[in-house]
Amino acid sequence: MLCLSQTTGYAIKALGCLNESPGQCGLIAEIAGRTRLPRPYLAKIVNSLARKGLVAAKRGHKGGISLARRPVDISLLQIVEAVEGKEWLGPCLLALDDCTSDNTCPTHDFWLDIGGRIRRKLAETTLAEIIGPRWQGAAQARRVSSAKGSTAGRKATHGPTAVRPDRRP
Amino acid sequence: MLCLSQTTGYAIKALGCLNESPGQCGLIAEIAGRTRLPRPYLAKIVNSLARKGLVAAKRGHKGGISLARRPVDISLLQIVEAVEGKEWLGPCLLALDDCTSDNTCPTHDFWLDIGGRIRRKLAETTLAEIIGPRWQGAAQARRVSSAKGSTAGRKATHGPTAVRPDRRP
DNA sequence: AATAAAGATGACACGGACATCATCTTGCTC
DNA sequence: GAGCAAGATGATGTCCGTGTCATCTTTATT
Repeated sequence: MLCLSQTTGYAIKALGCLNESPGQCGLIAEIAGRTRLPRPYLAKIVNSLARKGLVAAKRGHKGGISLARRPVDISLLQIVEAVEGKEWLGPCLLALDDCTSDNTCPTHDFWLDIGGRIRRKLAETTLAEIIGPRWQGAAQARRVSSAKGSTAGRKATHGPTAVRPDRRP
Repeated sequence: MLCLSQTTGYAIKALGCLNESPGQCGLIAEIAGRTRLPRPYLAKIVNSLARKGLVAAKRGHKGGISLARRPVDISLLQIVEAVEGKEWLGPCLLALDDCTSDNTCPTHDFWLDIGGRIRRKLAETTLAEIIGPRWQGAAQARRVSSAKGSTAGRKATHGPTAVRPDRRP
């Protein structure tokens, strides 16, 4: 499957959810509940993001996590590299192991170009754009026109794990 | 890692190797030896390719496999879809599970465009181009000019598995 | 200082892609 | 048609990305 790892999607969702209360601290448990992500795994992802300086984590009583910068100042590229590492772009589209710099396959230059496009797109797209028309953007959309698409109410009606906000005994 | 599966690379190498004796039957064991691919896994891949009509397999004594069509008539897209299935292109670059057709992420249109480019490139690149300047292409290059780049002799001098033609006790 | 609430962290479990093996089936050669 | 050389196939093993757990560390509150 040609796409970024699922972890990237998790990180973006978590950061988007985190932005809903700007400046304020969110709790990992709470975010996990709202985004329906596995809590312990989310903690790991948040850890990666914190080490890269994308989120600020405050330990101890009354602690929590918050965005370290404004969403406009966080690019998708930074998120991707935080969770997938610097080498997230494969060296050869066709996964040919002997497609090296001095012996390239016919799609090499093409893939280089594509990789550049993707990297550029990720670099210039910010977290603000992601969360704008999607999760919290409903409020903004409502402000513009009272009822336009009317596809607001239904979400998360497709997965096997229904509405359980918490799954501990 | 954003790239196609390793199996795709295996398939391409095997088909390229197979083309070296056009019209003639190659043995899976022999091809596995030459390409340094695991023999049983290669057999599986060849099976997928045979079911999609890309290679012709002849069983029994004096059997073997051969290309079902000329390399010019085999596109990379056909190879990819044979081994990875029709759904090799992820629906969302960022792996956002709720990035559906009516609720798209900011990179959706971009990814659609990129996907189209990749699909088109794979469709218009044929096996002939892959094997041309690479594996068997050395002969062609020599025919044009006796000694041009002079980088002919060195190959496979970069990996950890050196020259072992076979790895059985 | 004791406590409780929060994230950090390393070990472990699971699942699917990748790889291997043993065995079955097929079809040539004689 | 007997024997054998070859691919086909299903069961099994391995590894890494993903997900879970228990425990440790930190810090505000009292």
